[in-house]
Amino acid sequence: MLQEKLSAVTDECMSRVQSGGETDLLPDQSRLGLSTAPSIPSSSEPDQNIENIKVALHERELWKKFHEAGTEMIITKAGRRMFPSYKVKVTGMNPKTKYILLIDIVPADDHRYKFCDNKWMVAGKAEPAMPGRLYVHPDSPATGAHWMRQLVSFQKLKLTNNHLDPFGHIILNSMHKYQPRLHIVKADENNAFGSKNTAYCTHAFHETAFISVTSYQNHKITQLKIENNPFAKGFRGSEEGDLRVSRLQGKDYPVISKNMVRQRLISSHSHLAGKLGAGVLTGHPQVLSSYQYETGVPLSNSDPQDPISNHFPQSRDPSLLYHCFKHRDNARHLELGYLESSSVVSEEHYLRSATSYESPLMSHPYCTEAITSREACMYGSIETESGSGVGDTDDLTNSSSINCNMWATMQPYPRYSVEAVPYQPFTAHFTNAATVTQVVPHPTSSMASRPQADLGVYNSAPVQRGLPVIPPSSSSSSCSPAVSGSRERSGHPPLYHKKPGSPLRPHRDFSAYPTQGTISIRDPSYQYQVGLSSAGTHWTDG
DNA sequence: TCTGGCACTTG
DNA sequence: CCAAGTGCCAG
Repeated sequence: MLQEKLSAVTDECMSRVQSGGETDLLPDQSRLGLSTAPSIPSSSEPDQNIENIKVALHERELWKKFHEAGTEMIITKAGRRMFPSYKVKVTGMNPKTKYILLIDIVPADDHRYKFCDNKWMVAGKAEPAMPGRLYVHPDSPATGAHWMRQLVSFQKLKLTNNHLDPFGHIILNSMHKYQPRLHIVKADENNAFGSKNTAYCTHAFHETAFISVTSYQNHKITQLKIENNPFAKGFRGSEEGDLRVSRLQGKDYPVISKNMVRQRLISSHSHLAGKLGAGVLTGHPQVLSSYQYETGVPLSNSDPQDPISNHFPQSRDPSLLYHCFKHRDNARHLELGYLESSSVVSEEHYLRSATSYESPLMSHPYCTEAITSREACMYGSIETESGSGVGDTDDLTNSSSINCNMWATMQPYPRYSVEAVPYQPFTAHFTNAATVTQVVPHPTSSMASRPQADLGVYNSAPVQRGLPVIPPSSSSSSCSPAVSGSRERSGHPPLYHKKPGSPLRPHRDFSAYPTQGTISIRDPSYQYQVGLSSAGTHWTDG
């Protein structure tokens, strides 16, 4: 899974580079804020070990404020950005080595939520995850020096609830809890697919977990968004009376919106409620797991304090197939097929190295992924960052959990097939198609065609800590193993081809696409197949 | 619940 | 100006 995806990504990215086609790999960095970015760790010893890479979440304090209230992210058909946006400061890379940075957002647990009495409660089982998509940072691949030079911003990443989204945005189900994860893949050499030892590491900051919504449920979140997002400035009340509202309504006098009233009433009641919504368990997803819940185990770690975080049971990884394309901004989104996850864990074999890596703070190791065939395994290590308390202010010390892995080859796709279809060839949609060039491997086809490598998985995971058991802590980390095979979905349509030059911006033409895909997203088939084999984990949650 | 249109803001 | 990102709200 992930590995595959990643490797595919790698290939893609690399090929792009080689092909020379695109030049503009560097997009707007300008927007990245500045960063303090320092220079690399002094020790510039080229540790090539990917596990030495440190990632700090930017504006961690702001994320924490949202997290404490129970972060909600709006998802729309056209795609909505996340706020706070995901920005990180990276250190510890080899300045000359090329890396690909990408994000995926995995289910934090398998529940569906509802907001009642001013708090989130479990409202049933989660909908099947949809095709996991990856958002590859538009600068990828780039050297370690480039990534470390300034903040790396993923602010253009968009979330959608449109399962047939043609833009490459990350598709999520509303009212479900998710955990964003950052993956750093070494892009050098021959990663061509499958090839050998592609190393990557995964970082997950539990404070970035959120519940996807179609409209805000918790008024506290709405207020935090309004107060902190410049684009929502128009809703900031000016002092006392809520002039804004009146203004918007064309009235000269202050008006209290119904919404406000409603919220106030609700909140008054809310005190009564218990803190955590249902007693969900939560684990963090640490690792990559696949969609198929199969694997893994959930980790349960919960953070007692956070409403949201509390529950993250495991994650599954979605992942997989990917399509890449560039967006207008150069951002490329990948769609992955599902990755499998796997729970690995137990198999020590797969873990190889690991030892060394520990994050200072954390400690829990765990792995979850099972690989289907055994191939892959990931470990999550969680960092407790919380504990850290330290540094934070923006950057420095954040804890995330990290996982490092290497995978040796790719695995074939797993057997499951997801449904796939929905995506048709959206050719048109790619905006800069030209740049994109490669198509991404299509799951079906391409993946299949790929060499299935061996699965061997060699991973080095940071194992250190213990074992795979479920970690209680908050963040997670992971390791990659080698690949596993994931497979994709059966009927996937052909991938996207690039269209030369067409700058189209699709903007809303979804209609054009045939949805043929009726498919089922829910086809059970894809859901559970995978990993079961593995050992491991199972969801515990009840 | 979700959607599209609206007014407002940033860039 | 315009394009695009925001939350609000009626439907």
